[in-house]
Amino acid sequence: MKCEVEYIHEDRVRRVEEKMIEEEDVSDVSEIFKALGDPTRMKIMYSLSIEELCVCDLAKLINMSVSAVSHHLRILRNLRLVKHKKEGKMVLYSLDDHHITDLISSCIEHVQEER
Amino acid sequence: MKCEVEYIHEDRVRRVEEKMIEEEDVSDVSEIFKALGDPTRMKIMYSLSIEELCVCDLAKLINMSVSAVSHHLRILRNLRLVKHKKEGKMVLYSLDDHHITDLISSCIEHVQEER
DNA sequence: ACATTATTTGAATGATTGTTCAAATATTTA
DNA sequence: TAAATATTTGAACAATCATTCAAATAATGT
Repeated sequence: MKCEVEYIHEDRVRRVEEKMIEEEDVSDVSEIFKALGDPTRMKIMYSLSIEELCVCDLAKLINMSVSAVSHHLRILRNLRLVKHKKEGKMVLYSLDDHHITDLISSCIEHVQEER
Repeated sequence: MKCEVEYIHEDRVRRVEEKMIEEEDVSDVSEIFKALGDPTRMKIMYSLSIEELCVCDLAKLINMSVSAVSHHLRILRNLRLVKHKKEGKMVLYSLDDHHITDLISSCIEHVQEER
């Protein structure tokens, strides 16, 4: 179905077009949100906002297999949301970015306000 | 595979457990992030942060079928991220929440800093 | 060199998701 | 009432995703 020209708000559309976000930014931003949009990864991020932890710790904390946690950590690592350092045979994970911590905590505040 | 007790950071795990976010909050927060974690919905949200628009406008702006846009709007509406008002046969959409606008713009800033 | 432990990886699975299409609503106008 | 328009809806499809399992790495200790 097609919209008749006279029914569209041409002026508004044009104004939005002028300010429209770049395709690359859309892609980057939504990828970050998508990464945070999974309960398991959200718990991982929240846990790491409190303590530096190894894969084992995280698996125990969120009650999930080490393998599953590791897969999720790879996603977060690829987006540079977490960083890791090797210590013996362990790998210690921590948050790479305080912007993201802020993002998460303001969203938590938001959902708690809504009640 | 199981972690040996002596290798886990028991103290850290306990500390995180004490502060751990509630399951309900995890679910709510990650649902919001998931909603924002799609390029089409991100464009919709960004557009609505500039102007109040009808479904038709949005479809034209982001070059996508009216039906697809409507499906996405339902998701955003269910999470109360957008609100709608009827005007004749048109439905005008706008943002329901300034927290979310802030969330998006700080994430945009973040990805732009990373370059 | 071998066994043990922590983590990563790849393939396989079922589940979820975004888009399309056709049909259904709802509102306005003739 | 009938035609036209804007939007919504449900079913269907391919694509993506989260988790599991088994096997592969990597580091340590014997």
